[in-house]
Amino acid sequence: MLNPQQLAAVEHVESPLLVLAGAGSGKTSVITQKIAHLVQRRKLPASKIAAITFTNKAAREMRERVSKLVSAEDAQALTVCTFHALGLKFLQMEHERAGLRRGFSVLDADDSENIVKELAPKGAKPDVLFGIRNLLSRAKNSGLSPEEALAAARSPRELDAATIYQMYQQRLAAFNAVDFDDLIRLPLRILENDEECRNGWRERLRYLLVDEYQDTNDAQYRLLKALSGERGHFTCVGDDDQSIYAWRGANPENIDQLGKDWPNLRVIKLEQNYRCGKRILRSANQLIANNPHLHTKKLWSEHPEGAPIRVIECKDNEHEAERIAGMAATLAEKHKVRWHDMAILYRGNFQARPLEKALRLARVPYHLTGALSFLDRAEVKDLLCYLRLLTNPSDDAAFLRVVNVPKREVGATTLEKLGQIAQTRHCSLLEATRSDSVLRQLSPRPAAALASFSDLLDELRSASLHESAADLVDRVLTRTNYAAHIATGTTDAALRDRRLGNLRELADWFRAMQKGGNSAGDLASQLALLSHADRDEPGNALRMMTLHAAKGLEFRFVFIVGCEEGTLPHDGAIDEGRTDEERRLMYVGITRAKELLTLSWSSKSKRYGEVHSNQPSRFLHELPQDDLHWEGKDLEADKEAVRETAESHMAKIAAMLAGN
DNA sequence: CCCCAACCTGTTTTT
DNA sequence: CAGGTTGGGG
Repeated sequence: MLNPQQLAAVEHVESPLLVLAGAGSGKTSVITQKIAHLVQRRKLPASKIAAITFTNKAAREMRERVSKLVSAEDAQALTVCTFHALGLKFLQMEHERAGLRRGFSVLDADDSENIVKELAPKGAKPDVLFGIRNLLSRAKNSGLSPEEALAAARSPRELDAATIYQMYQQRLAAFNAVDFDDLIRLPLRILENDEECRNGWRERLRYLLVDEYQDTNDAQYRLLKALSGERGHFTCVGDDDQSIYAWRGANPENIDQLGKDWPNLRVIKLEQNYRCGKRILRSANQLIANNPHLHTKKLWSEHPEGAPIRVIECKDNEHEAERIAGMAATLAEKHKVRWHDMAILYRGNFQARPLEKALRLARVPYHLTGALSFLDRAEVKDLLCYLRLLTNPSDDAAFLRVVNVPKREVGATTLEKLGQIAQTRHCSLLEATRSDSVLRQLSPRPAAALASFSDLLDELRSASLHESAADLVDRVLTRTNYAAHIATGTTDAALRDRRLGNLRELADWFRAMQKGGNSAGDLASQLALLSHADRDEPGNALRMMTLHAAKGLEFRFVFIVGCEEGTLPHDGAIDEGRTDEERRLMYVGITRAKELLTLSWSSKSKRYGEVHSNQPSRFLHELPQDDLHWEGKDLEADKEAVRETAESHMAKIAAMLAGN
C-alpha cells in the first residue's frame, strides 16, 4: 500500500520529521496513516494528537479518512483543524490569560477593515488604507505587539501604521474581540511568555502534524515551535513548489528553518506521483525547473504517457469560453466523461463570468466554488452578527451592523452621538442604550427604537440560555423581523429565494453542529473561520475555481484558461517581483490534471471596457514543446484543418480513455 | 431618515 | 462595464 518512503515517513517518530511531498505523492495518506500508527502502534492517546490543515474542508476530509483507520472514539478525540481554529480553541480555554472575557467575538475581515478606516486619517485614500492594513497584518503575522511594532518602525509610514495598530488593539479590547491574525498572535504570545501554560499545552498536544507546511507564516511557525519545544514531536509535510501564499505572509523559508532549529530533523522526500500522466508530469517538472530550488526533487510517474497537452489560442474571452464549453460538452457526450471529473481553473474570479455564460448556453452543469463566499452574503453576516451580539454585548462592530437591519429608524447621526457618549462612559454601544440618561440625550424617536432594540436582545439572550443553537437562530430570525425583512424587502424573486435559502442553510448548519454541544456563540465564532472552500460540494457538475482554490484537489480533465502575459503571470505579481510564485501557481494548476490538460489563451480581452491585446503566457513557452499541441485561432478560418487536428486529437484522447 | 442618481473607481489570489 | 460611494432631493 505505502511505498518505502511513505512508510518511513509514517514510522519515523524518534525525531522531528520534514516530508517534502511532491504534487500527487500521497501526502494525505502519509498523514492519516501516521495518525493511525501513533494511536495504534505507539499507543499515544488520540486526544493528544493534533493535525493542522490549511482549510477547514481539508480538516474535515482528513478526519473522515482517519476515522476509517481508527476507532470512532479515537477519531472523535483527535484534534484536526486549521491553525486559526486551534488558536480559537486555545483562546476560548485560556481567555483570561489573553485578557478576554468569555464569549469574545472573532471579527471578520470587513469588521477590521472598518475599524482601520475609522482610525486612519480622515480623508485617507484607498491605497493608503490598504497599505496600513498590510503593515498591520504584517506586524501581526510576525507576532509583534503594538509596542514592539512601534519600537521596530523604521519609516514614518511604519510609525503611523504602528500608532494605528495600537489604537486598533485598544478598540478590539473594548469590543471584547479578536481579529483573524490575533487567533495566532495571542496564543503565541501567551505560550512564549507563560511557562506553566506552555508546559500544560505541550502535555496536552504530544504530537503535531502540519499539512501544507510551505504555507505557514512566521507566527504559525513560532506557534509550532512553542507547542513542540526541544523534543520536536512533529511531522511537517510540504512542497516548496506549491507555495502560493507568500502574498499573504506565508514564508516558504520556514522549510529550511526547521533544520536550523532542530538539528536532528529527518527529511524524507516523496517523489513518486500517483496522479498525473507522464506528459503532464514532464511538463510540470520542466516548468518548475525555471524556479530556483533548495531541495531538488524529481517527480516521476508510472502512469501512461497520455494525450498531448492542448494549447488553444482564441480570439477573445467569449470565444475562449465557448470553445472550453464545447470541449467539455464533447467529452461528456462522446466520451461519457462525468461532469465532476472536469475542472476549469483560472487566475482571478472575474474570469468566471464569460465561462458561466458559455456553459449555461451549452447546458453544461457547473459549480462555482469561491467567488462570493457564502459567509460574505449580507444576510448571513447579519444573522451571525446578531448571534455575536447575544454572546458578546460589547461587540460594537456587530451592533453597528445589525442595529438598523431591518430598518429601525436609527440613523447615522444618532449612532454617532451614541458612539461619543459610549466613549466618554467607557462602555459599549449596546450598554449605552440601556441607560435612560443616555437615551434622554438622543432624539425621542431613535431613543425609543434603541430602547426596544436592547429589550429585544435581552429577551433573545435569556432565551439563548435554555434553547438549542438552531432554535435560537429561528427565534432571532422571527423576533428581529429579519426573515420578514428579507421576504418582503427583496423585490427580485430569484434573489429573495437565494437569500432565504442562505438563511435556511445557515440554520441547517447550526442544527448539524449542535451535536457537539456547542453554544450558539461558539458556533458563530467557528463560522467566522469558515471559507468558501468549506461548503459541501454538489454532485455531478463541472467545477470552476481559482488556481489557489484548486490546491490539494485533482481532476481527470483540467482546463486552465487565460494563459496570458498579464493574467498568468499576473501583472501586479510581476511588478512585485513574484513571478516565481506565479509559476508555482501554474505548476499547481498543471499537476491537478490526472489525464488530460488543456491550456487556453485569448489574443484579445476586455479590460475596464477597453479591448486589450494579449501575448501568450511565458509559461506556455517554458513547457516541453514536444508534449504540446498548439491550435491557433487562424485555424478557425480553415475549417478543414481545424476539424482534422481536432479530430485526430480527440481520437488520441478516445484511445487513451479506452486504454484505462 | 431614506432613497435615488450620477459619478468614480478599480480589477489577484484568502485563513 | 459594474459595483460602490457620495451627495443631493424628497
